[in-house]
Amino acid sequence: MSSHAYLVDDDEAIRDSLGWLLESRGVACFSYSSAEDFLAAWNPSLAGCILLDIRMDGMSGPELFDALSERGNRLPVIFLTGHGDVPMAVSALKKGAFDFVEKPCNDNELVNRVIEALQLDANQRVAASGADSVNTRISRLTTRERQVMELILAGRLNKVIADELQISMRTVEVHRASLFEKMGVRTAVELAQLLAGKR
Amino acid sequence: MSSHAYLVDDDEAIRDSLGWLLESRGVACFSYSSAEDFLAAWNPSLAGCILLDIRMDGMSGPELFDALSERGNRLPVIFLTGHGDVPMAVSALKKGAFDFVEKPCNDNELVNRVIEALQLDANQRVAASGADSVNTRISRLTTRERQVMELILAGRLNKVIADELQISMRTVEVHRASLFEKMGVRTAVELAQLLAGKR
DNA sequence: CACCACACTGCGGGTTTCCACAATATTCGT
DNA sequence: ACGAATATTGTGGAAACCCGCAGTGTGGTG
Repeated sequence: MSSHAYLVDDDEAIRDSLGWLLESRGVACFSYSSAEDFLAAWNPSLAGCILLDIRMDGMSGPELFDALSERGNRLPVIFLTGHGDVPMAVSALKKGAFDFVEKPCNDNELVNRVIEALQLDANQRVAASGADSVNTRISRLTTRERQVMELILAGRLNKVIADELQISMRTVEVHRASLFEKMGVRTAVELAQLLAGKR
Repeated sequence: MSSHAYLVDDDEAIRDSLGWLLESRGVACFSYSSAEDFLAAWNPSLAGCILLDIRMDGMSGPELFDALSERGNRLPVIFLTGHGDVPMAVSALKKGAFDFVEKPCNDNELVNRVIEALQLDANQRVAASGADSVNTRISRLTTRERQVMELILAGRLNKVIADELQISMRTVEVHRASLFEKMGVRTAVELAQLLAGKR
């Protein structure tokens, strides 16, 4: 689960030299000799970044990138190419690649890009963890509590909520209190801020 | 104030042919023969997109791009180049350029990119207008009303707000009511949602 | 069947919010 | 100096909110 650079290149010499370079700078590294291999190994819980050669036997770098995107990949991807053209670089970046570098390139520069990518992933991860814990809390609400929450967020008064759900006001109050408790919030305002952006 | 393509290129032949191409496809177009000219003409209320040649006498395309960014430019920028290299394209896109196309290129393709950029700008504009109207409303609040609003959003009860601001509860109620009125909301929850993400 | 989570309800009472009515003080611009 | 906007406060009552206590009913599980 720790942060690694995932290196995908069908040229063993590159894998070795790049792998060694990264390790020597303190970046743990896994190598794959084909896009297919990495795709099989990939799972949503990987952390770090991906270094992808453009031209490879079998599935190409961009194809792998697309496949990973479809599977919900969040890891920053750095494309490596010895024969990159501008349209390819533009297309890769517009699709959300983190970077696109030409080989050969300055070693120092490349490692820096990798470290930036690692940092980005780490940041995204902490940002997402907040959202996750909120979603977890929501998932622990009962159906009724969720319904009541929706209506609270819609600005309805307890009396109105009771009416709309065809239950007594007291019951609404009970649900309200218990969902506040479960969501770890003390007022409706806090609840609204906690869910800002969602729903 | 209407939407235009702003074309900046020091080659008159290009300006003419590109200008004509865009006009023929219904895209209104202004041309500038130097980065300096456009920079002088630029103002924050322009709407549309910018087509920027990379290599020009005097200030270059990327330099103009940076200058515009510093001035808070929001218009999508499409770079045009006859001799673009990959690092330049990568750098431009990572800085937020909308696109980077090589000349000569398929006319149809280019016009499509321009139209996409125009569309993006239009979308950004409607999204921003909402935020603007909210900011306008906030700006119409008095100092006290803003202070009370902050504390309401912090989830404080009126009595606590009164205490923190060293004023009576009644006064807080008055400010509360008038700021709700000015912000066009009826409850604290609505207020919190209206300002979700801000402050 | 006993147990438990969930949904539901009433009562009583304290707290908070909302508002109309009524007033005073300060600042600022004409 | 006068009026407008802003800030301030009080009284008092209606409405809404919060909560503990106590109890009913249903569905699912061991």
